[in-house]
Amino acid sequence: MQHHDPQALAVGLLSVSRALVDGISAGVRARGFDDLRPAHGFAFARLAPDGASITQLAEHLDVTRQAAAQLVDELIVKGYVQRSRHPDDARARLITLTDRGWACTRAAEAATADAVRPWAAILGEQRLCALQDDLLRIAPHGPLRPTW
Amino acid sequence: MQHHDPQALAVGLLSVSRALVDGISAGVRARGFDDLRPAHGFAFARLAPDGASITQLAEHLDVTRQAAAQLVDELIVKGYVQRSRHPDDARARLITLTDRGWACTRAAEAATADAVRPWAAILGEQRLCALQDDLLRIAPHGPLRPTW
DNA sequence: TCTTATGTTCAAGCTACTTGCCTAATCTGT
DNA sequence: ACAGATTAGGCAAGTAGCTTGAACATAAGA
Repeated sequence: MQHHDPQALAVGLLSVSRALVDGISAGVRARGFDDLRPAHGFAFARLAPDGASITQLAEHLDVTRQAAAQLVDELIVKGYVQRSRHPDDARARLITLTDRGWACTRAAEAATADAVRPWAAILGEQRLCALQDDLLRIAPHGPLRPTW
Repeated sequence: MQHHDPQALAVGLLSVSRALVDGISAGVRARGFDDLRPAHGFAFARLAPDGASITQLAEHLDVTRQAAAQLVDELIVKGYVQRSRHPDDARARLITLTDRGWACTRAAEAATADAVRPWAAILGEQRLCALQDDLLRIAPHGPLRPTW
């Protein structure tokens, strides 16, 4: 193989990406969190470390603040996140994960590991490392957003 | 770089995938096709060779036949596809690309090449080939569907 | 032929977004 | 200190892109 083919590369990338999302989603549901969609996972990724405001979350997800607020309302009802006063700004609310939210995050990590495992069997550890390294090198630095 | 990290791999894969979709979408719009969404591209991919029926398209996109029919209606109004009688089955309609649909397909291919080009500059031709090869090896064989 | 399966369409409803406007709190310049 | 601009969030209404449910036409099989 001497030259790459942009079309084939794109198909491979999008196929694998879709398979990963499907696999994680299925794994999360299989672990008992069956009331969540992939988009919620991207919210969790932003909320996980220290929480975030509605505006920060909206920027991360690339949606309007109203859409982010609506998503947070839904996650509150389902018990995954909580809304509290922001320590530094009385206008803002700090959205953080509940215990259930953290449990779901751990489930998502386990599901991700499960989804990736077969790739290690196909490619071997060395090439999978190279794949990871190359992907991270060409990845943009910005936030991790839903694919569309 | 001894062990891979499933979390980092997933982030890299999804980030690059999203960047690719955004890049192709922007490139297609920049070439004058500004009334299309990424989902339409997945439809074009199925219709391009020899056309398809509504049912086949629906299976490819993983949506209901009604949704596929609605998408086709929209593409007909915009002039990208045409609906004709199916040669083998009087119940079915054969959906095929118009000249404009083919022009858009070529624009998408050019946009894909543009989006991939910087990666070759970062990784080099050899590692990009390896990346493509590895992705195609772990990709599922099924149809190329929108990521969610 | 009669029954069932398949391809498509019509109609209605739902969900996750959007735009537009509003209030409350914070920041900035004088 | 204070008036104006900016920023965080919420409320209401509208919309795009799907869904389910039902109907009808053609095809395939007993």
